[in-house]
Amino acid sequence: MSKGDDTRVAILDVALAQASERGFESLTIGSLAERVGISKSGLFAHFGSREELQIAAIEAAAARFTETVFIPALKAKRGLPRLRALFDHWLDWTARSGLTHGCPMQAAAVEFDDHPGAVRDAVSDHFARLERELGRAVELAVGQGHLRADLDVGQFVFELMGIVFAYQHGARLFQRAKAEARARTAFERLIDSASPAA
Amino acid sequence: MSKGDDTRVAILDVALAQASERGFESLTIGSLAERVGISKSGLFAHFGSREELQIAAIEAAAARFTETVFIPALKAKRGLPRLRALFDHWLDWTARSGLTHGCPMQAAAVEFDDHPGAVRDAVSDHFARLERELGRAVELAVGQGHLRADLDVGQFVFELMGIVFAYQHGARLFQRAKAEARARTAFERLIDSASPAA
DNA sequence: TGACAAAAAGCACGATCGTTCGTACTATTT
DNA sequence: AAATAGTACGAACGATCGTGCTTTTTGTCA
Repeated sequence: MSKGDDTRVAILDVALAQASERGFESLTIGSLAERVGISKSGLFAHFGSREELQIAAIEAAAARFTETVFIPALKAKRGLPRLRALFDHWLDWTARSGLTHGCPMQAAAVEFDDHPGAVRDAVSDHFARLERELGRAVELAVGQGHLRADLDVGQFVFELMGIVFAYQHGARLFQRAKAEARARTAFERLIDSASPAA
Repeated sequence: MSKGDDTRVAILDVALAQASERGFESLTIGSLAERVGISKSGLFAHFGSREELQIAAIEAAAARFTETVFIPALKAKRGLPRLRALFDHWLDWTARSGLTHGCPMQAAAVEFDDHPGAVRDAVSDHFARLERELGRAVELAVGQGHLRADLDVGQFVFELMGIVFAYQHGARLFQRAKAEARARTAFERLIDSASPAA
């Protein structure tokens, strides 16, 4: 890895931290350069435009999400155990990956949803992939007999996303611990209603 | 109402539309003044600072939420009918109140959650009030015998918020119609699990 | 070690940011 | 009619924005 690549990684590292703290709109070239400790023009040369920087930051966030949530969950047995692992890692993935504040992907989704362009595309790609992977994990649980055979997988994923969003909302704005307890209760209720016995 | 108050209302009207489209961070004094059709300094004089403008915009959004969601729901009979009305009006409240894009309150929550100050306080006040009012509506439904007497009201509200968040997310990033169908299905499931019979 | 490319810095640009100022015009009050 | 308050204006401020261009430093490899 050349020196330039090192710097690029360092920049995106700081960019992720800043996006987590203050959102992607706060990713200005000047403030980021100062935080990284290089000049504005030096940083700029790595990306060519602010939009490219934002896209790179979103892709870096998506990659880190995969590392922190999906990859470790593969160690759990397929089916319900893996689904539980996914949920667990998802809840506190920002803290586990060194981000001190909110989920940058959700911030990006809210900031760019009505801003057509490459940035928005990168965000919606990430969430489409997330839903696809979650759906796959649910289907595995169905295949293992852990969940009902006639389960509406898309609906299950929708409600799962809702639980996580409500958790993130509650944790950010109010008490994290209470939100986590509520989220876990909701998750158990969701699993329960999708169980073969039910 | 004096001339100045007229102008102030007009400014906040435009501010709400812009916040819905591009978020509260996009509420710059220059762009807003141009859109309203007055001078920067004229607009500035109404608020005294950008922060005061943002707070006023959030309070205006909260007021409009009350008008669009809570007030009309009072026409429905207390208990389950009113709860359903709240949910219905909540889902498409932005469109019903003339906002062409996302929910400004959710945008504000994501943008300011890690930004301590008066703006964040205004946002968290709104959501605290929302949860309180929702809880009250649920308690009424319990009192009417429409929902289980031993229902965990806080948990119910948490899951209800999750459904709406998931809807807003899906509607913004993907297809609105599908998200709405999913949200209604989830709502019925939630009601069902909280019914006295269950 | 010297040559060459890559990386970072330096500098400047037009635009826009929030904010302050002095000033004009228009109601309302005295 | 005179005095006052409300409202909006244009100009300008220092700072920062994204983005070019040129120069210097640094790293790599023959």
